Amino acid sequence: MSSASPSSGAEGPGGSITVELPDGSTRRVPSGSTGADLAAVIGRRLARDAVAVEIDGELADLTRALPDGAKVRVVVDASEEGRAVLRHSTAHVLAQAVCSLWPGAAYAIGPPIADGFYYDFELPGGARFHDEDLERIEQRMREIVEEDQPFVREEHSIESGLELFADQPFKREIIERVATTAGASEAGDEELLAEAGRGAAGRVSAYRNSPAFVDLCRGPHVPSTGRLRHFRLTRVAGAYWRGDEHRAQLQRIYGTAWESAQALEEHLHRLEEAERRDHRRLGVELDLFSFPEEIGSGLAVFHPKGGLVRRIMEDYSRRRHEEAGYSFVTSPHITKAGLFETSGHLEWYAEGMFPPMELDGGQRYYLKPMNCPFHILIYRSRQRSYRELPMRLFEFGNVYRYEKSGVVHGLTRVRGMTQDDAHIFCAREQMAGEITSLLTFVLDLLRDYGLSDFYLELSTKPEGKVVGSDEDWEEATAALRVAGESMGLELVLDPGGGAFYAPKISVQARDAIGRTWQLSTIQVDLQLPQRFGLEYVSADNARRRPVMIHRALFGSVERFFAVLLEHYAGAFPTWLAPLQARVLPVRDDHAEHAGRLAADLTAAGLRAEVDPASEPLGARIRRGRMEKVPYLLVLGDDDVAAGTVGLNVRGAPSPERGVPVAEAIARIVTDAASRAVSPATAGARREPGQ
RNA sequence: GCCGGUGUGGCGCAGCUGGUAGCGCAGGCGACUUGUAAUCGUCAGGCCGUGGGUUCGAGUCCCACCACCGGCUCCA
Repeated sequence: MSSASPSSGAEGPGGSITVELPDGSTRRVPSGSTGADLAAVIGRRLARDAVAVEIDGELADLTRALPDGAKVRVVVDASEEGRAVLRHSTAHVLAQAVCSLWPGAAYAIGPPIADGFYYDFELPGGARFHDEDLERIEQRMREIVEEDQPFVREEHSIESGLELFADQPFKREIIERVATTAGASEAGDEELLAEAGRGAAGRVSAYRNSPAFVDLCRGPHVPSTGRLRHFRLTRVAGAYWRGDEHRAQLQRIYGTAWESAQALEEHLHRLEEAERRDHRRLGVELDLFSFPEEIGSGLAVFHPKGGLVRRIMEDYSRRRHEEAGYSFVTSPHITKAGLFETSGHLEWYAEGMFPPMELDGGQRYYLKPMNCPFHILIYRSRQRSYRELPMRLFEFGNVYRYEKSGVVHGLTRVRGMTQDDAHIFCAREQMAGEITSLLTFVLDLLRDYGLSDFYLELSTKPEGKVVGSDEDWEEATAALRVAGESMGLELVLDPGGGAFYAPKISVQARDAIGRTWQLSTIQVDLQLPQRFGLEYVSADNARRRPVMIHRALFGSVERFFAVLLEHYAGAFPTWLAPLQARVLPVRDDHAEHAGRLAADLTAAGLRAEVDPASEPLGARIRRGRMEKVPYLLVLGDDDVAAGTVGLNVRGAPSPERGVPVAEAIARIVTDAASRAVSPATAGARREPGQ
């Protein structure tokens, strides 16, 4: 910030300064020139689109005087940085509007976020926002925009800042935080401090855009509220102050803001697109699964079509695991409390477990939230030799977790689910190699399900309550890091994100519209083998402790099902599609041929059926398309005569007429066997990414 | 768990300030016999999420609970 202090560069009237532009060229401008002045010199269009300026790597207001010799870049509204400025400024206007409508409201923080912004408030007398309020607030915001109020930056000492915000407890708390963390900020405080407008040491900055409203803020902001036109308030929500559920719950308003009406429109359209591929909606439309209220929150039933897709997913996984040296085991859904006491789960996660049932004179039984202790008992059922390692135990295990009522979400967050869970017991010296081959296996298999865009995340030792020595954590984390780095994928760090007993590496996948999902996780666990006293007899006849690797590939079958459903927008690739081909006889008297064709398709190993001619062909074609059947085979007079079929490939713009029956069957068989994502799903993946 | 919203036939929705439920799709039946995104007719289907309350009268108002949606917190 020092190089950008307002005094430098002001050489007095008549002088001039030189600044360097991003392309390396230099410009001579009168001293005292601002970012806005510079943009105007460069071009009218740039001047119009400019929202901020970067001076020597620091974002600043357009109104700031440029220092001599600075590297300067003008930030335009249609860039991600520019939008963040627009959104941040719009958040201020939101706060201003709320304060004028609810005198005495306390405003907390209001940062830009992906695609928008929010602002947190505490309303006087414990009042709450309601949906209808959004309209009023937005109306007031538009008035403020019409008034085109300038955003004026001010800097304050800590003392004067505290005085300025004397009646704003959250602002005071932020300023006090700035004062006490001078210099080095703690992890997690970044957002807060960014809001704080921490300026030069011991100072804070604020922006005033009318006599009535000033907000503590680092900036930069657009020059005036008139720049903020294309925004919309979207929803109200509760949010805890500083993200801590033990602190006050504030009232949050979310909004979105863009550089143009068109960009706003496109954003709203993207939201609609995401809604169209929402797995909960597709689950109903395609008759795949449901959540009967009679069963309970977060507990799904899979209908025949969904059950079929699921079974195909599982079968393929099972086969691949068998080929990769896994042994299949099963374990019960409930167990005596002692097992989870030994494992430590009751100590750590009791709140997330269903409460126990008391049987046999006070014996407590729990529904299992994890499979690992069971697999451990299988390992421990007899003495193990080093010759048996690595021992890979796999189970599609049903687990039950008591998720809090507000977090249950479709198939992605449920209370009962099936994990494709495996535990690998190996010698310590086998650990690194095992993890590497495991990661390769996982990525290969995920690719077979049609996902292809991955990155890895390494979650390290959490703060606070953990078990195990530092050396153990270090070794396990290093093994994961080495394996992760060898995959040729981006590896991002998630500091403190591990479980209490183990670090983990997770595979994140981007879907067809660019959203990321955490899928597979691999955890190296040195703790449970110890808690359960696991051993094996080594080659030199010593008793050694094995390492345990936890891993789930889908995570949960239900969740992975949902991810694929959304990724494909319901148009499963042929190998996964519940119905692969449907035969449509043009008239009733083609029924016999149609029946034979369907039988041939079935004999070729395909899932096929006939849709009889009780309705016009157009209606049946339409239904087939809406059901996203990969192949629709039309059979009429011409086809009966020539031994052909009219082939409608899902996603293709027009049908192919006169395809020989044998060729049609062969093509479908090939498509299904290849587990190809195209051609039959091509039409489902044309949406632009985000 | 917390904040806001929603809950009407299988699905999507309408039902104004309280007067006793309606539409489209889907479904059954009948006719139509169809060459590429909705043939016509007809019939049936509703404890208006659940339980209390106010009222002469509640889908409409009040309370509690349940479920779902959007967030927050959490996610072994």
